[in-house]
Amino acid sequence: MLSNSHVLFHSVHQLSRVLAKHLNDALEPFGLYNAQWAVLFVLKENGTLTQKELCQYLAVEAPPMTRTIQRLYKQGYIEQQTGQDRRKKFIQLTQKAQEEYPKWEKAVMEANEKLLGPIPENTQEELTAVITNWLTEIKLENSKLGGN
Amino acid sequence: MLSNSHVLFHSVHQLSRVLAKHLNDALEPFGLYNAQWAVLFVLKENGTLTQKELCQYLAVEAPPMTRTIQRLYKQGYIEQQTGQDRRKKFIQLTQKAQEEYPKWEKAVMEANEKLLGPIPENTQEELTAVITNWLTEIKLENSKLGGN
DNA sequence: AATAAATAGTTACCTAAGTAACTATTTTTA
DNA sequence: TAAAAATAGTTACTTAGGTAACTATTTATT
Repeated sequence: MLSNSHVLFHSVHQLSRVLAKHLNDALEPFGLYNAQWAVLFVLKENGTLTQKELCQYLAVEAPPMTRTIQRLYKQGYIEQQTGQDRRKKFIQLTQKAQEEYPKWEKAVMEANEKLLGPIPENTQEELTAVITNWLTEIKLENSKLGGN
Repeated sequence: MLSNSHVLFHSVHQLSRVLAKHLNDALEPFGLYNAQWAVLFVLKENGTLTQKELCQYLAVEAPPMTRTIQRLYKQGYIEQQTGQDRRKKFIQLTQKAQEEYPKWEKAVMEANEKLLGPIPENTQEELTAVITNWLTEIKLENSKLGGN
């Protein structure tokens, strides 16, 4: 199968876009987008994090994170504090965000369940395992040469 | 596993970005980006297509396709013809693109093979099957309600 | 202690893809 | 046949994410 890899790569790309679109639809009533939700979710799970740590959790470069943070700040969903090291910004959810969070989570979970409905549980688990494993392999390969 | 779906969705998203980045790196010597490559690939496989058909093959909306087409045109890699129905634009590769194509394909295939290296063949096939099947299910579910 | 190097974050600019509103055609329909 | 509806494509504007070049601060070197 010569062009198999093309199909696989394109499918991954397309799936990513479709999932993002549905997530955005679910978040639309709350004035949120999926990039913002990802940050809110990680902050809810982990409490206070620096911007750098957020980038690492979400595997995103610093510039897009700056923008997402700034938008969440304007919406009043996060607050920033600076500690000993005045380069670092410590970020956490505001009270307002804590209160709204359950509604956001409910909407997202419902959208996710609808999307995952036709996929058997064990298939979901295998899929997650294969993808996360693949990502790990790619990162390994990259660090072998790039040395990032 | 409550937050399992979050992990899966995020992994898909991240994988998509990582693959796109590597593809872009492979295409960089030729002044091409992955969105352009996708169009060139489909045109090579199918000959002449309308812009609408290209959108359907790649599951992309019309506006981004217009932009990609315009860039490929400026680079001299595609030519547009208009037929009976003067709304439609028939698009095909130029001679120049046909000549360059093998080099592009080689670079892309090498990048793909490197990325897929650590993934066993049958795992690749299963992964492709699961993802394309999932996409089909989502499209079905959408057309049930949306009726697009 | 003074300078160099590293780190955290920002700004400017790039590609990618989405929606809404538009133009230009062609097809329906009344 | 004239008006309405549908279709193909474009333009304007939006979010998302990437790189390069920058500022401010902290840590290493010498």
